[in-house]
Amino acid sequence: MRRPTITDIARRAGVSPAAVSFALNGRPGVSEGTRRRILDAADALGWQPNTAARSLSSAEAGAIGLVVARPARTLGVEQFFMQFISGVQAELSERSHALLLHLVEEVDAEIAAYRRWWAERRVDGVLVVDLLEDDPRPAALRDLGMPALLAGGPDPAGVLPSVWIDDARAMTAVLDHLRGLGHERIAHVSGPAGLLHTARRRAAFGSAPHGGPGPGVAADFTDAEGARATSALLAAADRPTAIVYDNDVMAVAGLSAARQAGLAVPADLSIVSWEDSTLCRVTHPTLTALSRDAFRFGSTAAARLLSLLGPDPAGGTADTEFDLPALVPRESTAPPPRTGSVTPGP
Amino acid sequence: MRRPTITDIARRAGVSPAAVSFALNGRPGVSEGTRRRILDAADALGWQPNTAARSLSSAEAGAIGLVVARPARTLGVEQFFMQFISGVQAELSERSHALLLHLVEEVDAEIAAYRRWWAERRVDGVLVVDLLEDDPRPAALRDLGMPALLAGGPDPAGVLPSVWIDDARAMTAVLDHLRGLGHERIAHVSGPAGLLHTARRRAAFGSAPHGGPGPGVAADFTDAEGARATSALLAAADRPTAIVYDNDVMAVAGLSAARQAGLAVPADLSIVSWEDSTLCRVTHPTLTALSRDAFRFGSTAAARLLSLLGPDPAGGTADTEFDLPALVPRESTAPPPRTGSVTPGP
DNA sequence: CTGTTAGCGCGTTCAC
DNA sequence: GTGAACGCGCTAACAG
Repeated sequence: MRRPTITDIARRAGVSPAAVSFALNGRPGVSEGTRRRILDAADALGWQPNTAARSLSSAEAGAIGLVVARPARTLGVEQFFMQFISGVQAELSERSHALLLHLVEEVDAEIAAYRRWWAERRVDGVLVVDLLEDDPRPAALRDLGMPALLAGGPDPAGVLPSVWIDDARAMTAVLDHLRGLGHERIAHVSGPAGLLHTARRRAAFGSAPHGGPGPGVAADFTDAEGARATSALLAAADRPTAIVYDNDVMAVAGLSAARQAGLAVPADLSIVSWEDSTLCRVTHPTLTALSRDAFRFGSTAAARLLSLLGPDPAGGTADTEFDLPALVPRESTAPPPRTGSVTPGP
Repeated sequence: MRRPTITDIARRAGVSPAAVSFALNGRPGVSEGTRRRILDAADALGWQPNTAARSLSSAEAGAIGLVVARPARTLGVEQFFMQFISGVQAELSERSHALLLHLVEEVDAEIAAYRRWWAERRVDGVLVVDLLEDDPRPAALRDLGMPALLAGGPDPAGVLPSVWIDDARAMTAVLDHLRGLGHERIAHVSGPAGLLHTARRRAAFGSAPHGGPGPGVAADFTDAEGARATSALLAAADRPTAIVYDNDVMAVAGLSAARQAGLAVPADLSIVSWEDSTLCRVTHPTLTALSRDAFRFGSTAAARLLSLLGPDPAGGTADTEFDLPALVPRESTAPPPRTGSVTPGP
């Protein structure tokens, strides 16, 4: 039993294949009665369009791609990611598009994947995440002529349109929260310097009103580095009373490091995680975190990309701002210790 | 500048399109010299096959699909998953196949996705994960005639071939470890009863030599349930001295619950997590866990599926056993308390 | 053997 | 509302 084709439907409905195509695509050229007969026939046969054939003539793949280049496998980010992908899916399914996912180790491999996908017409466009400073991807995609949308931050080069989150304003919100509690010596343990959003957060942290609130150190999102950075910060003479971590894994590691340094959280040290996840809720104390709606972020990005693919690129290369992350106060933030300088534990 | 086609190459090399096709596919019918000219021309033009056209005539999509139906978003599983997908990718890239990923909420939606993908010829086959008891997917896939491989456990219905992990033997290894330390009252906090591998673990736990070692309770992989189950177990008169959790999130929650019950881990209670992740390494104490090589599991499954798609389904419907999970001893397991019955804390 | 012609696969679209 | 060509690569049949 062969899969039914348009010709089969045509035969069954007693019309030409062309009429069937018109009817199925809901366009004028067939009478209402005929349209009904055709649709009924298609239904009876259980017809579904063959994507390959459709792609061939429409020159559209009906799919979009997502490549993730992540050497460091960080926990919370993965949770963020799965939800992000879920959101992307939700939007794509709605519009009958598929998602091609590719995981690679480096940006070069990512560009190679784009090149292949585009050459083979596997996808109509791609979502780009984790932009780096001096990232080669925007230019590469422009050169390929491949539609792309940046999910995460405006493209400094102004090449790719984006759906972005205002990291600077979020940082301000975090600092306001901590200052509101009375903190003055606040530190920031950021992600790798190469990442653009890290750079943005660092900049916002450093240029906060009244001058930078305290030291900022770069780490690599892993628990080991988070612990190391924390120990270093706490060993300083003028140690911070609050630390902001760029992800949940480092925040949890920082919590452990503080405990080992004999400090209580939040009594002696407040902790904020820039990523909310299960991790932040299973620790003791639970961690105050910045929470983003990853699902909606994904669906928004996908919707924006699809609109770019249409005939009338609504909005053109305009950037779309996404919600500011919400600060979710939990047990890890409290006023700083009364005494100006608490002596560290043994 | 149109994308180059076979005809373009033919023109450039001064031969017919057919000759080009033969040359590009490395099959006999063209002389060595001509083949070189053709390949050079193709190279010069930067030709790449158009997947749509190729799919249309070969009736192959050059892609495989993976649908994940996961209402509960559990943390560690996601880490496992990303690595699993990475492994799948690695294998697929090797063989020029793409991966279509789809995230849904329920098994019904998953079957719908299979139906659509297959009808549209979007994929050549699928990887199926998280088999349930009385799972409708194997039969549905068989009815569709869609090649599929089960990643996770042998199909009880014997319909789908699989790459499986011996949960029963792993459970025995865990119990041996705990008994070796001197534990006699061991409990098991499992995942949802509907999951097949949960059922297998429960069965293995219950039928351990010398009778079941202790109580088994079902939870749903969330921290809330893990804590609840733990509190219930620890409140019993004859409380266990060791608990095995079916995932890392519940194990961590159990750790907290034990602490709140006034019990020290591992002095009063030993904990084992059936899933290794960052989570198991950032807690205090760190958690003894069962670790699986998710990446290799993914690549093995993908390789097996691809071999099923070939003309000579090597191995046919045979099941392939994957490595036994390795028990990684950490700080959360130790001999049980000396006194026959330690009084619970306040 | 080397290479060509013709037609297929399936849905879309243009001219009549 | 129809017939026919098209998109692009594959391949059976055929000619040199």
